[in-house]
Amino acid sequence: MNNTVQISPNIIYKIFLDNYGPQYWWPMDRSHHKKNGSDPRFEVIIGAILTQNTAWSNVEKAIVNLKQADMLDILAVVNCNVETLKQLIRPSGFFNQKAQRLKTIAIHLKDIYDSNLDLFFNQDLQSARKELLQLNGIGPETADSILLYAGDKPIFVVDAYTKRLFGRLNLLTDISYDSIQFYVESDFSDKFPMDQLPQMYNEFHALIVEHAKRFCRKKPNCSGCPVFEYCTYPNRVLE
DNA sequence: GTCCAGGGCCGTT
DNA sequence: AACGGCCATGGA
Repeated sequence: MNNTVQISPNIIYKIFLDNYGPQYWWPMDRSHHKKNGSDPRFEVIIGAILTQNTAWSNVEKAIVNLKQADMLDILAVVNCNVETLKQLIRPSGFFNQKAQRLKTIAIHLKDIYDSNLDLFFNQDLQSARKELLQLNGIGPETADSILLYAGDKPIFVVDAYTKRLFGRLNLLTDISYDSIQFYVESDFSDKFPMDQLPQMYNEFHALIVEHAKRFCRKKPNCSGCPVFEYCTYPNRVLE
């Protein structure tokens, strides 16, 4: 009966990449950081916090405001008035809490690492993760986004889209964050070399977002979905 | 007008 | 442990 390929994360990755192409999320020029105190990795950290439950188009407006105010810098965030910060990031929504969250992580990086992100990222991965999770306003997805997209670490980021997708594909009984992350990382680290994992997790997460926007919406739009044949979601619709 | 976005915290069960 | 309310703006 079951003559199809057993679906698994690395197969989904290949299907999505073939269908959607590379997504180019947070493409950083890593060649010239920490020149004049400004580090592009901190911009990614800011983006990871501002995009919490928020459309990226709104985050971009806030980032532009911060850049024009010369605020994409740890010390600048530490030293600025929090009310000023709120106004700059207002377009990204939840600006009261997010302004405080930016303050919190900036102060932490200054106090513990003297604003040197190399010191932060060049430590044991799980230690860095736990440290981020201690900070108020940094949950698992934000922490992992920082480690992957800013720190180039081999960590797969799980978000609401990922849970929805894996739930509908019925790949796991347990849909919790840690469960999905372990499932994907086990599969990928078994199939691909370690030094390629950061780039692949980066791409996979972005591809899942693209897939969820095109097809696997809350109200699904399954016509043309490249993983339709693997899907067990009872309410899938072909319009 | 309604829905929802690249979550996380906090209070209640 | 699990769940619901809350936070806020802007585009579809």
